[in-house]
Amino acid sequence: MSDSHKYRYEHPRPALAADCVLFGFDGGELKLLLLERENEPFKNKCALPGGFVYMNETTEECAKRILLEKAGLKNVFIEQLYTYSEIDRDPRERIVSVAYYALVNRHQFELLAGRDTVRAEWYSISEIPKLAFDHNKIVKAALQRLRGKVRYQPVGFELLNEKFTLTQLQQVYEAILAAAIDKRNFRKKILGMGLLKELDEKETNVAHKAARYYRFDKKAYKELTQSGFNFEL
Amino acid sequence: MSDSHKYRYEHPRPALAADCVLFGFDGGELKLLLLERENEPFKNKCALPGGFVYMNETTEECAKRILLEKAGLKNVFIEQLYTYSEIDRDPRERIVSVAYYALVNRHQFELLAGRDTVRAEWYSISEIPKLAFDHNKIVKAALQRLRGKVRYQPVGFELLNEKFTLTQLQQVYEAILAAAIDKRNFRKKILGMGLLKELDEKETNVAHKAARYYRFDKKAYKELTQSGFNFEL
DNA sequence: AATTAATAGTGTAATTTTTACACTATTAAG
DNA sequence: CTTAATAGTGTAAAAATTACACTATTAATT
Repeated sequence: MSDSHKYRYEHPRPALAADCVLFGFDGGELKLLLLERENEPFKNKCALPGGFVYMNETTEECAKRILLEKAGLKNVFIEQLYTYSEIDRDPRERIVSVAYYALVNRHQFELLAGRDTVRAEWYSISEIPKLAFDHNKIVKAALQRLRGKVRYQPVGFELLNEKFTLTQLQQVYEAILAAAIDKRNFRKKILGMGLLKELDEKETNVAHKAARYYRFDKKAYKELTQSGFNFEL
Repeated sequence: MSDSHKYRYEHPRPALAADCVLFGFDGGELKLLLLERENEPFKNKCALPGGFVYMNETTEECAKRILLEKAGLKNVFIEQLYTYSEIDRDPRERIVSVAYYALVNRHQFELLAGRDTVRAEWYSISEIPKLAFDHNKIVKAALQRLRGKVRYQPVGFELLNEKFTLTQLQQVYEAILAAAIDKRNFRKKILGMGLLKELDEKETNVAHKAARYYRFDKKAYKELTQSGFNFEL
């Protein structure tokens, strides 16, 4: 292209990218979306979805664009994780990456799981392969962050459908924390927060007592947050 | 310079900078170091110490270098806060900034307070002026982070001398949390963590019962951290 | 129609943690 | 020796957390 080498700066600049640690929940397990790399370096290795930051977007907008372009996802819960700037983290050139973690709900999860592109795959977090670049480190940090987050902010809902049962919610918490939780104590606590709205709807077509559906009460959450309430689990 | 416009890239890149929110503790108050800007934009406004990231340093190394160059500080506790990438956060050009927060001990604080350069000044966090760029937002986030951090990691020590009294430590916690703490409960809790080493030394030249000095026991901290212990206050 | 298999849903007592609270001890100065 | 100032200490009440087991309901099976 004749226009190449168009962008000139007085001082050298690292390239700026965003990477996304995308979590889903399926089969009682926390899952992670990984892409298989088509090119060198790390060809055929798995990596986090990522890409360069454009001049007309913030890093968060970039992360969201990547989720849309690489996974077809919109409206995902996303939060900044950490910025990685080790000089040799990419063998090609200096790339500083702002990492985000994101949570997809069941609907989004199934969309993705149902695609036939082989390049994107959900991995159980207990079976994450060796990844390209410093991505294992990023995933580890994202998991740690999620584990911390879940203790003081109601974030488990993001991994479920809008309607969910308390057992499903408990399973999400158990998957994130990698620990068993007592059913009665969990319900007491989570209902006591006043963030769940009981629906007049129950499971159907289950070969056991049908569980009631709940949904997250955003309005109550906003009000309680503003009044300084704390959501420790 | 004849070598200008030397650095060319296929795609435009934001400039990358680091900014530091530097906290100190004095007079029972949490303080913040601000520099008065000498140039436009925001000439004569206060701003956080910051600067561009070199190609041979990580963003954290950059933040440390800035603390050395602009405040003469070495060996400060520093931690990444958040990366700010709003497109217009700097009126000159697109600059993405990785913000860090840092804690200086009493020795470092006094060094800085004793300098005669007018450009750097400690401000009480209750009296922070309107700052350049998006720096008020960054400071607010740093305070929030520090308040969260202090609840589950022993970080108050970083703002004191190596030797400190329990009352001093309590004052640090009170300043950070902006809340009064009960003396007996604080002592019970903090001593119960097993992270303080009681010294055979007491205050001198005080017109009241001399308080015992303690120091932070790094070794015990490491061991307890590795064994998965939790340091909630 | 009765039985089975599976999960939903519920309360209480014991334990632990957190909170509230007040006086004596020691130091230097006056 | 008196004063002013802060260090240092324990206990009881309240709140939060934990441990724990049975009945209810649904669809499938017989």
